[in-house]
Amino acid sequence: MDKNSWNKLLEPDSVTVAPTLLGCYLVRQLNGQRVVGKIVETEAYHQRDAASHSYRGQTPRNSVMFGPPGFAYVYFTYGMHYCMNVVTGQPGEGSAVLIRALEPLEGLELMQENRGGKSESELTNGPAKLCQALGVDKRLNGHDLSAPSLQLVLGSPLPTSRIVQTTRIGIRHDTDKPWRFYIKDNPFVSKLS
DNA sequence: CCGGTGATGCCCT
DNA sequence: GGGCATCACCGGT
Repeated sequence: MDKNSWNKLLEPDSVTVAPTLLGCYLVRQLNGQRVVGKIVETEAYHQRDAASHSYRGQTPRNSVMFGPPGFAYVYFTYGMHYCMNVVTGQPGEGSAVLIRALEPLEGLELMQENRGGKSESELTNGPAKLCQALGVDKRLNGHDLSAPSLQLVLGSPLPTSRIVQTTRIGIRHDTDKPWRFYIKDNPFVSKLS
């Protein structure tokens, strides 16, 4: 995928981009092995959104969110977990899409090792779980997602009929905004609803 | 299966 | 010092 079509895909606002990332792939090179998952659940965050890290403006922690699209915003939370976003929108906007769940496709053994021997269904069905499975931590904050060590790869677009749109999970503010998207009936979505 | 809760570090006020 | 875009474990059903 060339850089121009890449930017085309990610430059709209995060609410538009979030459902289009469903069915795309995250490809990770880890210890010489390929680890691949299909994105099955996303959430959009942006600057006029009280639940977003970017809501109160740019800080050292969230600065990657305000940069160009196509980079990884990886943050640390609850003293022990990492979560990853795909930055969207124009530079200066402060918007991103949180990757909440993957369907494991390749490198399941390594994912299982990284996840302390959990069963297949528990490897990547949550935003911090998938980061642990893929070995994603703060070193990948600001990483260019067209570069091989962690790559976002376009998939076939999903028909609207296979996408479910609901409110977001695990937030205190703007809980009524329908900015969570997941693939209907996919068993690797983080929480049933 | 379900809800409650403790773990644990860092950023921002 | 508060609060967190979470998870795993525990006990009761």
